[in-house]
Amino acid sequence: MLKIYNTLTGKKEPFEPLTAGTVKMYVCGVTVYDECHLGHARSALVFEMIRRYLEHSGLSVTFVKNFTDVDDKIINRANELKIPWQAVTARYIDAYYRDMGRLGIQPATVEPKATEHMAEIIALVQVLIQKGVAYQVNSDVYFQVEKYGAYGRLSKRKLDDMQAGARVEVDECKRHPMDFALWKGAKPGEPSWDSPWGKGRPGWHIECSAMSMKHLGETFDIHGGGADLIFPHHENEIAQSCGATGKEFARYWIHNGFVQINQEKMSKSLGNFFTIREIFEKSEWSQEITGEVLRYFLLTNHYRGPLDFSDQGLREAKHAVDGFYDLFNRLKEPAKTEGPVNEKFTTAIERTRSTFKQAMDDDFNTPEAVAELQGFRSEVNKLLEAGLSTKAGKQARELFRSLGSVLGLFQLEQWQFNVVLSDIGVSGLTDAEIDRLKDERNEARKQKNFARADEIRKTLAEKGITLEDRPDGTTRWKR
RNA sequence: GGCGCCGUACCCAAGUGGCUAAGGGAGCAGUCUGCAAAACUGCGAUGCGGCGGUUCGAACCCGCCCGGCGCCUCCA
Repeated sequence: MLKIYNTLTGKKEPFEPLTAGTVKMYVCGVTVYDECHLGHARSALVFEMIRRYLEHSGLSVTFVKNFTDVDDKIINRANELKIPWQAVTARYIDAYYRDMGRLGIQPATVEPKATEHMAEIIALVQVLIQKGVAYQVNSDVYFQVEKYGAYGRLSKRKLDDMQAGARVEVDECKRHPMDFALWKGAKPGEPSWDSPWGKGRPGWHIECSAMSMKHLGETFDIHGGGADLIFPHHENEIAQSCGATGKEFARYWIHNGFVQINQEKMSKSLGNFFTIREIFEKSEWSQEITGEVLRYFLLTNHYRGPLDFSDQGLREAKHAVDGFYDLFNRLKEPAKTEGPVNEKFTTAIERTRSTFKQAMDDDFNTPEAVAELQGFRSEVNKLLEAGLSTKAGKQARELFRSLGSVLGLFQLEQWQFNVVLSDIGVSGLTDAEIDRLKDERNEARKQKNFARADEIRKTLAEKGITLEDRPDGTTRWKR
């Protein structure tokens, strides 16, 4: 039984979808005005993992993830770059797909854009006005928070408490300082759409209500995003949506923790962020490997906790993933013994399958799930030592592939281990040069000229290259 | 001021009431190897920030304290 920590109740709850066998989930994507950083990657990865696991569990998932493509920051960026705002959003949507593609993150079922849902947004605002929970001031429309009695139930705040410490600028037009804009009248030159209140654009929160309801219905199963969206964004979404429909909005709210640098939140304002692009471009590993290492690194932390990013952490993740692919390579080598799959092995397969599921069922505990795969890796290595048949080896690889697919790991056929930088990496040697030395050494070994063989090993070792002689007579190298 | 999160070995990180506190990395010793690497074996917290309390029993529940962080303003 899958349990999910629900921000709304503050508890882990058994997950029961509204309609058995199907899950409808909505996740707040990004505002496309700049490159994505690691924090965006984490969020995207976490919700993709959740989606993958739900599907792996046999559920049919409709996954909606939006792009916010009209917003103050976009307008500012366009002015800064002196290009049309549509060019800004187009550029960063492309960048988004490029970066997420590198991480192996699959697109959602539906990826709606705010600008393509103006009719729905306007209709929703109209309903809110009709119901008396929103009011118009000049060409702006505000949601009146006091009309929604349960306001604050997600973020566990009281309206009164917020007023006390509110640093919100006093806006004479608003009936309550916490009232928020549903529709903003346009100033000259700003992007705008026709509406009953004049030309303008939607407020930030309303688009998610409109788009989720359109694609998933008024009540759906899961709504997610980064922990920083709990307030005000998600709180306001609830107020608007429930205010309009009188029904429950999302049933389970899931929020991921922040990526930190030296124990501090990674954010634009602190200037301590790494973009996904620069991580890939600076990486000494190939794109595929960097992607998998990054996934491994991010998923060995629980999604709700904070995660400290560091080069050391990344290197350790690389080493750990290497260990898995080392095993996969061993599994390809001729088996020591053939014969029926032994009982120990069958037990290990079954235990891994069931404990992996247990871990994932417990609020998507990926660190524990990965630990289980580590345990299985070690076990297969031991069995291999004792003699494991080719058939069993294939089964093991298949299990890694199938459970790994939930995390987006272990899908590669060929793990290079080595640097595949555009040129030659830190070693100062090209792949071809290393291969030539490797061959020369093997020739020397055949002739029992171990002095020469060791000399070559030493030369390469000084350049950070490790040679590994395999039982089948071949030699592998790693940087 | 309000609300909330975190603190487990040298490092990363599970465990949230009951067998000897997962797993990985690093380290040390050994097996294997022409030498290595990989793999395997062994070693490592009598204690889970501190102090009290509840309980037959707590890293896990409660209280207080210390340390770090986040949200309340755009933010994944």
